[in-house]
Amino acid sequence: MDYLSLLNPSQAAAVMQIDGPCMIIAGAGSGKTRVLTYRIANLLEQGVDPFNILALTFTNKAAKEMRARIEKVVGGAAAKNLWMGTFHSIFARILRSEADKIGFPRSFTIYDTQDSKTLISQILKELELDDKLYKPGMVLGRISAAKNKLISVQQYLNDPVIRQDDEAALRPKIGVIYQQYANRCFKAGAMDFDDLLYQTNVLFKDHPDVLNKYQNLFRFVMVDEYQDTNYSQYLIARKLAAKERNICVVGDDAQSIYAFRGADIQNILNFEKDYPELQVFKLEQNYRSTKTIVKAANSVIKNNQAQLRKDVFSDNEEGPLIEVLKAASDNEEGKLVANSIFEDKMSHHLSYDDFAILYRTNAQSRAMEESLRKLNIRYKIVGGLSFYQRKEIKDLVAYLRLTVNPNDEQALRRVINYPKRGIGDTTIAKLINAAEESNHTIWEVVANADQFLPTRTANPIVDFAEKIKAYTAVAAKEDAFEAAKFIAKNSGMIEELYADKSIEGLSRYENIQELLNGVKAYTEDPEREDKTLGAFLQDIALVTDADTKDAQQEGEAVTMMTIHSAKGLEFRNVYIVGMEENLFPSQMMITSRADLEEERRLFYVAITRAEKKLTLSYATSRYQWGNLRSCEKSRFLDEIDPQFVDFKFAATPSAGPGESPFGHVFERRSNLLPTPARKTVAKGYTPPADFQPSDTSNLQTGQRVEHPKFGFGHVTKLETVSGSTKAIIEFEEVGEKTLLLSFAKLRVLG
DNA sequence: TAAGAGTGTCTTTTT
DNA sequence: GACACTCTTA
Repeated sequence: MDYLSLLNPSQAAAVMQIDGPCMIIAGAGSGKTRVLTYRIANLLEQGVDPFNILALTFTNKAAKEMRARIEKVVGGAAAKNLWMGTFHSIFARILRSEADKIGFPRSFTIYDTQDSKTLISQILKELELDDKLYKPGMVLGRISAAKNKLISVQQYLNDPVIRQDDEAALRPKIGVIYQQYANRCFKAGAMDFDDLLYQTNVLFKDHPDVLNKYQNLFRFVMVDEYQDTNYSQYLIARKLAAKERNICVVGDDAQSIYAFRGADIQNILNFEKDYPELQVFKLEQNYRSTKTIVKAANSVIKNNQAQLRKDVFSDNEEGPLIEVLKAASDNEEGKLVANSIFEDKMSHHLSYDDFAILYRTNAQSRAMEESLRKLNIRYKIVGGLSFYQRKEIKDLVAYLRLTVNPNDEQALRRVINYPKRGIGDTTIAKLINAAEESNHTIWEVVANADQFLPTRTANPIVDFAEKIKAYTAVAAKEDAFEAAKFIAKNSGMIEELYADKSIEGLSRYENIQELLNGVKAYTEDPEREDKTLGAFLQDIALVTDADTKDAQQEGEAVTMMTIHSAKGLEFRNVYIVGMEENLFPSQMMITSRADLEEERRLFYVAITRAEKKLTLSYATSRYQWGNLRSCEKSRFLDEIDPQFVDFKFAATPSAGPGESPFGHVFERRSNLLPTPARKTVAKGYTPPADFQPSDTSNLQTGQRVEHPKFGFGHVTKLETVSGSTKAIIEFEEVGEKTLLLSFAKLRVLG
């Protein structure tokens, strides 16, 4: 392939480099993905077997995208066989096949953050520690930081510096909690996110033969977003590449935004030390953005002290100035942004897909959503509450987890009394006690409850254990879908949710269906080798909403997300909202220089997402914790070289008819309606102000109706079950919905 | 033991 | 203003 005609000289040089270590410093928008794609294509063209290439990305989405692009260049078969994924998913896969070597079951559970926090709370209670002083989130953060630096429990307990730190912070027991936590995870056959990396390091350290095997397998190692790797990840990459030394890392120190998670810029400097023969390539030409945007971004990042040599430039047009909008309230900010999007779309004939709204915190999406909905602008939210974090989903998943790994303590606690079977807190406390005293796992006590408890209390527990054993037997024979279907039915969950005829109940029921559909799709995927329940669970533990979203997206829509999740993406027009002190930069990040610089890099990332036009906005007052607070504009606004900025001010501080200056008095969400499912695209339908529900007792099939949230539609079916009538309505915008007439507010139109 | 009311904490970002 | 957790009562 003629790479020189496809790439600029420095890009081509990076692509053609094959042997030995290399580092690509890639400025924002400099065609990094392009280079990585062609670099892999070139390796394949040179005869390297795809199985021998390991490419580690930061998100599943990035991996998927790159695989798709490589597929276009070299064809499907080769692309499919590449080892490509996040650190977490690749090494979870490897740990699964090597689990026995480090004493974990093959079907180990992956605890999510919630599981971890709950476990810490439980430990605090058992150790009789004050959970105000030892906040679970903070304790988990400390444990996580230790693991990411590969500090074992023993090292933690013995290290005088750490002890002094913890004592100075008046939290001397963190080491003990860490010890308990690690213990409990091990007994439960569970790993948290950090363990996936930590235990990989343990595996490679204690089993040189295993390390050797993977060193021979992964002859070429690539790491994307290298500036965001932590020590634990750095070491894994280094160990794997130790033999062949064919390692290529790609990164941009200016875009390092995950220090809070242990990412360490030091890794870039370490890299130069580890490989003196290192070749460095710099990609400095930005192909994405206008000159204005690139220069403005440079003027911001220049305020950071800690940064590497780099000079990003653009040959694109100058482009329009950066607009700054000032609003009186968060609601008005939403309105200004929505109006601006609407006008821009019309005057430039754009698609809503061209627009993105970025914010610092997920909570900010609310005000934006409302304004967009009022203008009928469709939008999608990336991230936020994940499908897998919903209660009903977690419940069913807990059953599945327990089936695959009965020692999974968090799953056990979640469903041992759900649906209700008369096992209360007192009984559970007794079980835990018994487990502790007899040195058994909780499951072992549960499975033999009659030996530990009087018959009357033991009976429901024994029944429960029998159920789980039966599920395990089914899961051993059947594929994930058959097993999950059986469990959902037999556990009584389906029945319980079906009996709940409220609207929320219906939506929970539908969510379970959707999960089962997901399992089905998983099992029917012809390329999937391992179709067991265990494999499925491992898969979903590492998938976030952001990864699955795009596929089911139909129709154009404005994208909304946090700046963190916008990393790596680009949009024609970008709005960065909430440019206020204590919000961006965040209140918790303004105390130290290093933290503030991370915030500034985050701002840099946000700015450089924009191709043509960038708009910044701030509000002088904002609702926080339910009450109004006044805000100052962000210091970052003043850091942009003023020649690139056009300050626009809100015309009037107030708003439309019937609205108070600070909004918010109306527009309260009916609590009958479930919060809009973040999984799907929320449609912009606004009910007219005069909406009045009609009497629906004589509703007929075929009639046209209006719903305050779903818009217009017609009744396709009516059915009455045990006294309550359900209407199946085909809505024009949102498709088919099943509504209970006793709850649904419908206006009959004809 | 279950259900309901009341209270306090919280929001930084993600695998 | 949301949610998890605690307290109260049947």
